[in-house]
Amino acid sequence: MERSRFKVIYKTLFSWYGPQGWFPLVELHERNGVNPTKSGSINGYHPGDYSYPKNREQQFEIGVGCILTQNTAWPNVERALLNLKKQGALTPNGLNDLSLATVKEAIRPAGYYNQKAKYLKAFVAFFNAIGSKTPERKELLAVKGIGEETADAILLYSFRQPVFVVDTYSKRIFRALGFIGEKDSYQKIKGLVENNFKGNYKEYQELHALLVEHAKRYYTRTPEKVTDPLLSVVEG
DNA sequence: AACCAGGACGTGA
DNA sequence: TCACGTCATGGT
Repeated sequence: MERSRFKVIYKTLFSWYGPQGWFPLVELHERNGVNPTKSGSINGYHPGDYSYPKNREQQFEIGVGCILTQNTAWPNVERALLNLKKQGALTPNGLNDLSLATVKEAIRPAGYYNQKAKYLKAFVAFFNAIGSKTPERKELLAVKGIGEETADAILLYSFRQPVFVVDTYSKRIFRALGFIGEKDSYQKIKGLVENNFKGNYKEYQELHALLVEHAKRYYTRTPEKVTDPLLSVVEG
């Protein structure tokens, strides 16, 4: 049955890897230092603690991180975030006050800096405009630079909404498990999971982060050299 | 030294 | 609607 399959995946991955503590925050990185288990990566995670974001600034920072990490490795995003914070621009007002050229320079390590700088400017305007309320998905999608995945990631990690984030990693895993087709749409995959998983925001946060962690172990570089242990657990 | 990473947009069929 | 080219740095 569909429903139990996603629950099984969730419980299995959780038993293997434990809570992932997404979404990382630079404040925690500076407090915890470098995590030796994740190469070159900060330790901005907070496993088992679902009380983040604790304030509006952290809420904003997560949104910025979601945009900067588009098709980009997290260590590169970290540098950009730290540069922004150094400029006092990891807050709505701070980033708003920074010139476009300065934003570009600060986020350069994250790649695509010309477009992402504009995306961030558009996001600040949007973030200030919505005040303290949770945005609709449609509204997020109307912001330049925010596509389907980024919209869901922001809803999930910044606004604690129980939505599933479809990314390249979850697609690879679900493809291997035979759950989805080669060119299934984003909405189709999102619907498939949400209609069957039915978890709270904490579970959706973990599910997404766990799938990323799992995919990094079995679906990158030379995946054919490693057999995904999930295959024998779920049995297509 | 290619290849790729927690995608989105603009364009032309 | 959809396939395709473009955007860019840094790790492996």
